[in-house]
Amino acid sequence: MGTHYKGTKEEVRALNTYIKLMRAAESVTARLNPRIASYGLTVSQFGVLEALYHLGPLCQHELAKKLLKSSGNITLVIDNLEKRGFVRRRRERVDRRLVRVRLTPRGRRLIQDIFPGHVAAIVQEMSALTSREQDTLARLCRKLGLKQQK
Amino acid sequence: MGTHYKGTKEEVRALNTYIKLMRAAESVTARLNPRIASYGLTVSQFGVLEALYHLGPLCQHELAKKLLKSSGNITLVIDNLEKRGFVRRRRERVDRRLVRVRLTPRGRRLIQDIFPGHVAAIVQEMSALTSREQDTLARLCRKLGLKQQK
DNA sequence: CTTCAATCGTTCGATATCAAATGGTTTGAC
DNA sequence: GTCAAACCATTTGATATCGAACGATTGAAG
Repeated sequence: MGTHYKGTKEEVRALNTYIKLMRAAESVTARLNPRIASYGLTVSQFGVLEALYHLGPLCQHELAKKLLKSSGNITLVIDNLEKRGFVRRRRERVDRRLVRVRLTPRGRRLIQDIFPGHVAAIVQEMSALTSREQDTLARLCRKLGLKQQK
Repeated sequence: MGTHYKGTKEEVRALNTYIKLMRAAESVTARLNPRIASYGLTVSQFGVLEALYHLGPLCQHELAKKLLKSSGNITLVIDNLEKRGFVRRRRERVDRRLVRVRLTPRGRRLIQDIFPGHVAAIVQEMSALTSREQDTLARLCRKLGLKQQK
């Protein structure tokens, strides 16, 4: 299992941990995906709606940062959400470089419909771990995710 | 940090763990990416070369399963690798439905060039955690990744 | 043998994703 | 005040990615 690479103990351990981390993230995503897709949304679209729902109207570069995507990508995702009437763009008056994105009533209804089941599905996924284990996992992931200067 | 969602303790914990897991995977990937890209490869292309390197020639559906991608996707990735002369396709004689993919000498040289540095980069990433923590993370991720029959 | 279901790779249409280039806008330095 | 640097969204061209439809091949059931 894990890796077939022959290396030092340290290397094998790091590779194994890396692979397990990626697999876990991919597997959980793959199992959560169908629910979101069943509402006709992609993961990115869902991410945008969810961010707007919980944080209020945001500029596109804020969404890009929040979702770890390029600004060009966000432009497209917003395009597709706007076409279907879930969000609305408005150019800022004070700083005309910015485009503020907000949920339409229709978009708000959609995310309100989806979100409770989404949370339930995540709770279900995480039920493979005890509360203690979940906290440990979160802590270790956080250490890994942090920007390391070097 | 984590989530802005107001829910039960269990829900907040699960959501927080989920977000941290996804962030960690994305962050590590994002930091590993530039190295691979500097060789003119995408992550998927690298994944294929690495699998062929360590496991030997494989059929496309085996690659798809290994990399958790659709068969249609693998077709395209192999197309692009083949165009550049890193892999070669050959139709199986016994079972003519199968297409076996193998590294060319050029492809082998490339992955041999890249891989050591890739391992070093992963070791560097994982150095944010102690050996003990890495093992714990791997174990918890493994529990999460496993298929759970409802 | 024949036929039918399963398997495998490809194609298609839609969306995602990035990096780089572009054009409009703002801000800071002078 | 002017101008250059920084910032923001969009566009473009390439690759990724999926699901679904498709055609070829195989295997199994009769």
